[in-house]
Amino acid sequence: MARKPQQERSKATMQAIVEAGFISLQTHGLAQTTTRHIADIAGVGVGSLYEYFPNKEAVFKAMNAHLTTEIVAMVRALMPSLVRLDIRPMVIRLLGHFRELLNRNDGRYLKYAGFSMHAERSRQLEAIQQLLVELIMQYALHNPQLTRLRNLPVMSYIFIHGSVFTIIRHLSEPNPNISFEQLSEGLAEMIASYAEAELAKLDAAPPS
Amino acid sequence: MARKPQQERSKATMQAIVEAGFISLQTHGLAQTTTRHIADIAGVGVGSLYEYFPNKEAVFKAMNAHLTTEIVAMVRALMPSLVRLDIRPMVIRLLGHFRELLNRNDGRYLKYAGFSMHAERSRQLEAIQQLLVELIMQYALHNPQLTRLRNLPVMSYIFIHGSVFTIIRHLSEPNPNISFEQLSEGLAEMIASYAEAELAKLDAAPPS
DNA sequence: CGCCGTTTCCGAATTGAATCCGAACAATAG
DNA sequence: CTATTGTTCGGATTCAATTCGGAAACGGCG
Repeated sequence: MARKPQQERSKATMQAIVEAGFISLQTHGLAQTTTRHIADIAGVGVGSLYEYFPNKEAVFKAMNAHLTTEIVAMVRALMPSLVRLDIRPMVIRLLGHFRELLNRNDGRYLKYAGFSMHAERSRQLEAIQQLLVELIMQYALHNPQLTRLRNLPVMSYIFIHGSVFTIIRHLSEPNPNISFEQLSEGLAEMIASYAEAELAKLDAAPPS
Repeated sequence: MARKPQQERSKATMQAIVEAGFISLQTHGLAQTTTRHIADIAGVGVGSLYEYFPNKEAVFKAMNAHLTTEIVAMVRALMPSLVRLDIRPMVIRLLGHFRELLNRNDGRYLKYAGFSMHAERSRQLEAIQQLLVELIMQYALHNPQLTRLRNLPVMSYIFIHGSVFTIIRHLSEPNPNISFEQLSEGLAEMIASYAEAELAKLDAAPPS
């Protein structure tokens, strides 16, 4: 029943269970990922799993939290350098790191992300969304002309969701007929050309 | 075991089960959508369900096929009128119909789409993707200047996936902080402004 | 209509995974 | 060392998915 670990070993057990979740999902697939399997891989008894997680879903949530944490850390670390780049290289760099992270450990994270996006579980996704909104704000601060864009919230929403889902879907495809490089360049182009076009429009007919 | 219906009444049973699947999902949620529930709602015994579907997943697949069929029919019916519009109104009209379809029956379809996007189940999604590629091709035929765009496949991929996922996610949000109209106009703007910018670029420096 | 082979329907029985629980095993305090 | 609290374990329980054996409805036919 969702106990809080008080000794060191129990923290290790918890961590082992979460990692076992990723491993089981990766090697056996969702259907075969039973509590018994997870516990076996983690090297603990089934009962132990229930000491720290109220149910199987909670294990998935913990996996989600783990992944979210890694993504947030990655973006935060990248942010200072991103804000100094032009839009296209900025987007391409960010997406490249995103891909690298998802592909770690033989795509362990990707496998999870691929079928996780959907579920209710994803209050977590909002954390990432907020972080990316923050990135856009920071970026705008370093590139003040962007602050003239009026519908930044809407377009941010579109760029963020459009990019994230498209990337995850693309990485999950067994044999996509376009390359990751083409895709990320396309996304960068889409975003940059929108911003440029909009700014040009403002210059032509200054806002009232 | 996945019998083929030969009499009329069995066809009705099958249809009732698929519809019950949507209803159960809508009113009781995924977790409560058991075979017994589905059968109860459909007004048949559990055993009957297994006469036509090898397992529960197959019911979901049938739901998916049903929804896909409706979407395809909708787009095909719309296509002749869409190709005559400018990009922005074309996108907005298409998305508007898409929304209307997903919201039918108190969002029965949307609920399903929301958590279905992901799964393996979605060989179906490819049918929609292909249809939209076809729409873009038809559109380009009616607007020949678009055929000059070189990376249409990549950008189509981005526009299609970006739009579909973003729309479904937005419609699924309980209280989004941007309106559907803003969103669809934003998507239209993104697509149109990309096309315009790219064409302008080609005019400035004609392709080698 | 009454009979027969076929199709459809059913729900009790089976199976297996998720979850619960209490005993056994470690750590830590005094 | 003993008491107390934290941790692990795996068998027992519960519940949903699936199977199965036969009942009921159908549709033609004499």
